[in-house]
Amino acid sequence: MSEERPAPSDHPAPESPEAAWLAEAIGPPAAPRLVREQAFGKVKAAIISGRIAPGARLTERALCAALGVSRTIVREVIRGLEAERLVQVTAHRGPRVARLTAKTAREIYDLRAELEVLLVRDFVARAPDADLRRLEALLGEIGRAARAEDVEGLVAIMARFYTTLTAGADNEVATDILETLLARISRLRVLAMAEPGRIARSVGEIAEIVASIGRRDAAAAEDATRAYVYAARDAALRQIALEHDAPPGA
Amino acid sequence: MSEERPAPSDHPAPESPEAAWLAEAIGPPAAPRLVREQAFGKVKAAIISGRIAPGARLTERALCAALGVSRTIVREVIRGLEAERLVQVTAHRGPRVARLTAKTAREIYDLRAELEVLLVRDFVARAPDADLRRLEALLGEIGRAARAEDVEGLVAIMARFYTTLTAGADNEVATDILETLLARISRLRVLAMAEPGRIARSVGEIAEIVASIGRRDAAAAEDATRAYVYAARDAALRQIALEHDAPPGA
DNA sequence: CCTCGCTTTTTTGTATGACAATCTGCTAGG
DNA sequence: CCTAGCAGATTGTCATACAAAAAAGCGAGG
Repeated sequence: MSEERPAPSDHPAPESPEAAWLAEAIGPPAAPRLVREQAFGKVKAAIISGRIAPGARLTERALCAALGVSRTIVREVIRGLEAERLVQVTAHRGPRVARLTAKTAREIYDLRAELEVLLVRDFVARAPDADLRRLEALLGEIGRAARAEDVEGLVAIMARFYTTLTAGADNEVATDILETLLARISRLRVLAMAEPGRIARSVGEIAEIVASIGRRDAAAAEDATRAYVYAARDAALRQIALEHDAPPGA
Repeated sequence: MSEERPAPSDHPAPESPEAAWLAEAIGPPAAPRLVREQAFGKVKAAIISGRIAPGARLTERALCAALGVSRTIVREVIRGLEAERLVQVTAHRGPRVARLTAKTAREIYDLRAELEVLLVRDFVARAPDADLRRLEALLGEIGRAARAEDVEGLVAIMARFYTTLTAGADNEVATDILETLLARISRLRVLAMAEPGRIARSVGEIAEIVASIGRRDAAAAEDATRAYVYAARDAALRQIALEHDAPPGA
């Protein structure tokens, strides 16, 4: 039926250059979020942040009560979390917050490395200088947060760093998948930063990535990205090993 | 609560070697598929095969009628399809079967290349010889189907090829994501094989991959895999361009 | 003829209640 | 101590209801 026609005079396409600055200033149209979406966001955030522990059961009744929504919504939310592998559902037994095994964590980090390499490559090839400068500015903020040992702030800034990187790379598919992978290891990433010296080292690694991108040196940026993710992976795996050797009761 | 204890004597862990042959002979426990899962499978298959055209609306009532299930189920199914990006949902407007733009297709193929490289690398490093021999056997079948111009058979055999490859690579995360990407481009892959000579060339490319794996030459296998996927990508993009230049009514 | 704006119809979003199937934990009996 | 079986909790599925939003139809006026 209604195909996308070539921009009727009164309703310009969203990417029309004249209004780009305005669109950016106002931000996305703030879609009237559905109950379902809000509920999904809340549970997802709780899982990602670790407020709901891995392995914890999520019974429908409890979720209904906690969220103040109907089972209809809760069940749809669960399907979404299941698809993102944040919960694991067994038939007739309900969902549990997914646990991360060392093997899975390793696989996620390895794939994350390839994904980020891909994005960095695209960024070097395509991103405007403005995005690059934004990346450099964020690198400064990262350094400041790191010196202050402000892990929470660091996480927030890193999120903006990724947003900028993926915006410049302009690769929706890779961005999308990277985001779901990062969600799965989000607790682990915070844990890994607790390793003494890890924060300082990671700042150096990120600086190297930004510097390579600044030189538009794709090969160097690729190497630097791999080095960064692999270092993060190894730190994360060490933390998993520690956690495993010293269960809560030790 | 109930942690996974080290195999109570009467209920051995599924990977206990003694019964491996039996497990393989019987196959997976044929889980009592829920209505939800069956419905999901049906709609997914219909979309992947193209029986439901891209852009088509999927109204809840129609799905309920077609599947003989309640709205509860239909809505959960839709959430699943949405998460796999097989349908695109707009609030208050319902889901439509996702359309594939050239840009998205390109991104998917580029990522697919990295994913398959990763899997091939893992396969070379880890897979037992038995899996390798199975791959070689499948290569033979692929050649036969190709000479017979049997596209449908080819698709089926390629699916088994992937199953063997991913089983040997033993990387669940990468396998999982590769599968969702392949689902999204499944129609396109069939379309691309319609290009004259594409089938024959792809057989050669696959043969090269298998040969490199056989020599346990990871670097060569990686190159061969990239060559194969990129060739498939270019063929697919050409078909998209054709389709775009010649809309149904021409 | 086209278009603006109103009304009607369709469809989605959400909640509720119901009931069968299944799982889990507990208890009684061997 | 182990087992069988019962009772309670939980999931799986359905039917129904209604508000809100979107789409379709319609009629008056330019």
